[in-house]
Amino acid sequence: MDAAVTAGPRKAQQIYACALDLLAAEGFDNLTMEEVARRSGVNKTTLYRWWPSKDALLAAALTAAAPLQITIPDTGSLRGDLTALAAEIARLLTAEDTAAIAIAVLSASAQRPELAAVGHRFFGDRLEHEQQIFDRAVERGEIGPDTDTATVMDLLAGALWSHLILRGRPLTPEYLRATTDIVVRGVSA
Amino acid sequence: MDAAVTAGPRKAQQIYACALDLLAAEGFDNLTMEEVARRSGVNKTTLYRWWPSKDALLAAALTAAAPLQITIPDTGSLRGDLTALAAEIARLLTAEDTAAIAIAVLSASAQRPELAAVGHRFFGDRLEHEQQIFDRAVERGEIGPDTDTATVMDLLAGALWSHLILRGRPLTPEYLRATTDIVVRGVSA
Amino acid sequence: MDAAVTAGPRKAQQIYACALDLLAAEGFDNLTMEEVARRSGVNKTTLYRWWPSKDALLAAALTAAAPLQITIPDTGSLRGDLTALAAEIARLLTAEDTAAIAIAVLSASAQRPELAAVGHRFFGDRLEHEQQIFDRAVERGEIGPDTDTATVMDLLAGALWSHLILRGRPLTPEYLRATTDIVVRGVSA
Amino acid sequence: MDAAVTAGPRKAQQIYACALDLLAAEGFDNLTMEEVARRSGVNKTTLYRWWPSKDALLAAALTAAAPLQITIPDTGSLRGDLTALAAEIARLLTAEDTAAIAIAVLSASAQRPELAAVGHRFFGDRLEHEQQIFDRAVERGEIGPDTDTATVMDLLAGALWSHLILRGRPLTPEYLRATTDIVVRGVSA
DNA sequence: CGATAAACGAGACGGTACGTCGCGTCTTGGT
DNA sequence: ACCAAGACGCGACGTACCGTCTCGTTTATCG
Repeated sequence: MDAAVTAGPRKAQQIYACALDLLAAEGFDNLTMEEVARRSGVNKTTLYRWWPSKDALLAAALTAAAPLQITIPDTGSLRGDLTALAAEIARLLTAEDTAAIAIAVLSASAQRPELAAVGHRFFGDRLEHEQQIFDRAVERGEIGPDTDTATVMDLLAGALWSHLILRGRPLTPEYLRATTDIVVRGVSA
Repeated sequence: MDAAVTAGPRKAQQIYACALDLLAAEGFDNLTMEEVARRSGVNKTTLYRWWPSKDALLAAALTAAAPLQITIPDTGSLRGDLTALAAEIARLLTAEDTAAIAIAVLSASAQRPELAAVGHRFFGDRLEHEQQIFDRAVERGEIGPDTDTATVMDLLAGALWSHLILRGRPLTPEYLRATTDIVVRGVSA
Repeated sequence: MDAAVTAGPRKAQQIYACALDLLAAEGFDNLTMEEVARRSGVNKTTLYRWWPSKDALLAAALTAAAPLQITIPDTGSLRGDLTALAAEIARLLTAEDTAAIAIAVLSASAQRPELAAVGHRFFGDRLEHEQQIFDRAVERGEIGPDTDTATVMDLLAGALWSHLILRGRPLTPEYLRATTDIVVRGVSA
Repeated sequence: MDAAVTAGPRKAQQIYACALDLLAAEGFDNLTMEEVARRSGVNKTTLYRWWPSKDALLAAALTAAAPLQITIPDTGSLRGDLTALAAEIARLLTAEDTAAIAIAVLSASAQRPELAAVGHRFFGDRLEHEQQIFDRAVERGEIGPDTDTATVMDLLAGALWSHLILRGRPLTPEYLRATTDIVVRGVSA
């Protein structure tokens, strides 16, 4: 039906790919529109015709390419699910191919509204899926029905972010376990 | 007996003050060396004579002026202490005079090693004081002796950061309470 | 059909004019790219986009605007022609509108290859026309056919340059006459 | 008697030497006061205490060290003397140890009054000695008694300068001979 | 021999211009 | 009539020397 909702230039895919490659390779600040244009074989004018700024282009690229994905586990227990989720988040923040992008976009959130919106959408999308974990835990009677999914995820993801980025310390398996333990105990019925 | 070794230019204090003012007012990216120089009545050359980069200057300014301070509460219970601490962190991240600086320096941590070092030092310094809270809680028998202070603070502070910055949601009293509740329950003996 | 290939910025003419004005007014050393840019209503970036250096810009300006021109006399005798030529050179080196430029470019020749090239071209172009004077003198039998035009012009122009610039003495009519006399006698058959 | 008329700093000799070395090695424009100070083990302040400018320092260095000297020949004939003199001038303008200095100071003459004064003094001093050549030639009856020495030297030296610097052509023995021939014939009785 | 004044070392400083970079806009010529 | 190609204005970058300045520390002369 909708042939292409994708409002954008013909080489949008190349542009997105180049932008994300550069983001991963050079970091947010060293990514330049001129280099994106050069690499994707497009004129800078074209870039600005479709996206008003570097932020907007990156936001579009991140949204379209969705390079950051998390699989929602189903291990049969809340503890198992949250442990798996923590490992997944840790992977996102440290794996070679995703760390640079994840850190770039999330740390830009604080200063760049457009990228923050991407981050918010990312977290919002995830929340829907994460909700399943908690729904199942409620069914199993592991937690009460009024446990707030977002708050729990804030604790879990925030702790990892704080440890890795704000404190600059490594995300060891022990750390993941200790963190998950506290959270699980904290919400258990 | 000489008061200070003060490695730095004669107008270091003005420079630091202007730099932090600009940081708060304009954000990290819109802070320019030329404007710092202009405002502090110093030549750009002098800035570069003493600090090799914007990051280094800001790191020095943040270290010297220490605009971010937290008071460590002592309410008689772990729950009370952590609630107060959460409120204190929330204040730092939202109060008019500190939010911009705190967010700027913390979000820059991910991309700027020199500022990250300032952040790490900030967290390290705090940790020593926060340890008291947990020592007292252990004495009272509220928590086990092997509870890791840093991990708990990661959970608490990380959740606030995630909620406010990564999710873009407000830090309401309810949210602070819910978060603290989970953490306190999670570590309680 | 297009009038000019004009490799150069759109306001090339203004730029050239301003550059030469400044050269005449301020001298070579006090001519700054920023002032050229400012006066010609162009950004400094544009200057550097087209010319890699001050020398290159001035070389282009001098070549394009050709502010230094000499008319080749034809008085019917070698003595008359050389006298007129000497007067013409003296005019170039002393007249208000040309002296500053002539002296600037010629004295820069010794240190600035790019300007030297302009000077060489200037002398080369002139030589072709000056050759006529000597061809006519050979026809009239005033001088031998193997007289070297460049050498004679070196003597004449060099003497004026030496007197005015190296010795710092004025170019009086008597001096011009004395110089021409020696040269004419020196080459006469 | 004159303990030291030398108004100047204690290390004046080193300073002069370094200045001339740098002048020869780097050219006029690339010679910096800071480098002269550094090399001669003197503080920049000392330089400015004694000489108000780069030009003044170089003028003093050139005057004190007198690195450019010409020997006045006595071959028994005007032609021989002028030939020798031309060779001497050519040497000054091309020999490795003197060319850079000679060209630097002479070409600066046009723009730098203080260096021009040095040049004028150099030419004036020489003129006294060159006068001898012409006095002898008058005695021998080779030239008339009213021949102007300065004018003849202007022709000779100016031609070499013009050829080498303004035209950028080499000073070959043939060129020196041709030039001298014309001048000698031009002034012969 | 010790006071005293000149000369000096050290180097921070304000200032001007440099040449460069990337942004985001504007102009233009070819299809 | 459109739109790519790219010239352009703009602002900041980080650097190089300039010439000035203050402040102690030598030196060397003279009382």
